[in-house]
Amino acid sequence: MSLKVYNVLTRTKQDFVPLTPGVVKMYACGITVSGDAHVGHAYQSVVFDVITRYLRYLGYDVKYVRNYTDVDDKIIANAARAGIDPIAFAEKYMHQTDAEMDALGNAHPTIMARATECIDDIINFVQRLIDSNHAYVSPFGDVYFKLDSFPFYGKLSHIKTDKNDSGVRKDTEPGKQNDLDFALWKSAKPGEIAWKSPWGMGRPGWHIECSAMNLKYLGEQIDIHGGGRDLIFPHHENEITQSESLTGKQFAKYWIHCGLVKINGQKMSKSLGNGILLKDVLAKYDADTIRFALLRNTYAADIDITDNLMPESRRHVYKMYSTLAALRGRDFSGADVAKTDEKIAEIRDAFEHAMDDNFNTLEVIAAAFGWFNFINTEMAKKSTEYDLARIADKIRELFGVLNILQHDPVEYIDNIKSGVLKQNGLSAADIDAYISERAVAKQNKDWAMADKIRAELLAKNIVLHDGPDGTTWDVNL
RNA sequence: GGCCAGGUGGCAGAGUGGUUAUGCAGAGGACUGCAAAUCCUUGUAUGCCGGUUCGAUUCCGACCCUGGCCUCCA
Repeated sequence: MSLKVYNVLTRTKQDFVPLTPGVVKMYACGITVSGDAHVGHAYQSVVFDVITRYLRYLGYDVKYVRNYTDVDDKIIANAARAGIDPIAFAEKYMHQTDAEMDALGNAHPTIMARATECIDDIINFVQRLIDSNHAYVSPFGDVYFKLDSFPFYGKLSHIKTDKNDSGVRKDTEPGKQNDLDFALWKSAKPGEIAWKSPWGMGRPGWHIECSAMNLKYLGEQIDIHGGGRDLIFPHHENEITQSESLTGKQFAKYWIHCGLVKINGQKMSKSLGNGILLKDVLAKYDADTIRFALLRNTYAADIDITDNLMPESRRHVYKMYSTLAALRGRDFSGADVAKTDEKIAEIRDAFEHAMDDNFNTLEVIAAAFGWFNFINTEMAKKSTEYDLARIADKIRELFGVLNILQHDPVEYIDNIKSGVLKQNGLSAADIDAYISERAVAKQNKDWAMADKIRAELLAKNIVLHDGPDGTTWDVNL
């Protein structure tokens, strides 16, 4: 099987065939740094991180460009409110977001582009659109794209502009020749941050920076352009319009959009103010847990972040690591090599089958429940024909594409455990003392006392396991 | 009004023209002093109405309903 990708442009699932064999040029719209990153940004960044990793897993040479839009109306407004220079303001949130993306476990894109570092490219782009009669300068120093000049407007979003009731908002701004025209360059109001241009002091419009950065870093044509679904219109539609007007060539071959984040069933948006900040999630949960939660979903569907999503994900991840940790020190030297190889091949095929189907990480995780169940079952037997350590290594290798389960299992478990202990004011020695005390009670068949000790610890999220070799403890997540 | 997505078992949520999603919760069992963990077994579903078909949850059409976009948004 080969990779199939749902292309929003054609509204079909298509075989993935890059423009140049073996090479993938991908651009995903990053963040306008007007404040703290939220879980929607986290979702989108993880989705495209995993797409990049899987393309590389398949052997493609991937060039992944991601941008920060670091100048726009909201940044200017928020910076003014904070009493900070907008450049410094944007920079602060850019660095903060970089650190959060690292903490989330995202690999660095090949290039992190910044709008303000591409002002010359943007001006050049706009000038070429003016020269080719696709744009015009208003009497007020703004530059607008002339929508009439591009006959394919709406090819991505299917918005129609020829009907009066099409629903497209028609801003009436002084200087616009047509209400549907959109700004490429905005003239500066007094005191606003601005750059020198042939049309006076001003700054880029919203959509142009992505077109200019694409051209600068990836060229006229790219394989994959991505972003959140909310960007399809008008942002991506306008990008296509600008870029294809300039080059006369198809801009992006595949358009990939991830779903949006809902919070307990309600759409998350800036206007509703119900956003969950990424930094708050990172303060409570580790990257494995967050990625597991986000990837246990098909990327194109909206993801509902319910109150129990993260806790449940943490339990699953913890259980997987527990299985991996339990394999430590086991001897599988007598295992059947051929049988083990067969199992490994089966796991790899299931993984690739799922990922080839439009990056179906949900299916990967569903299959993984079965793989871990298999290991647990075999481990519970007196003896097994399989080299479970090698099978586990393969699972971990495949999960590298999701960047989950990449920590040392024992260290991961210890970290989670010590976190719970700390929260409950306990130490491992305390628990050992309880267990010894309880062992005495058990020996005396003082079940009431034994149960009381067990209940006390459970109240502190410590659960005891009585086994043939004595009592062990674990955290109750 | 325009565009788009979707309606699946108690809940969440996939795939699939005829056969198991998966997870959580539930039931029974092994194990245990009783538990827990782990493992085994297990029940309930495809909005409504037509059509195509030997056969549709899966394709087509109508209807009902929900959600998103059409303002800044990943």
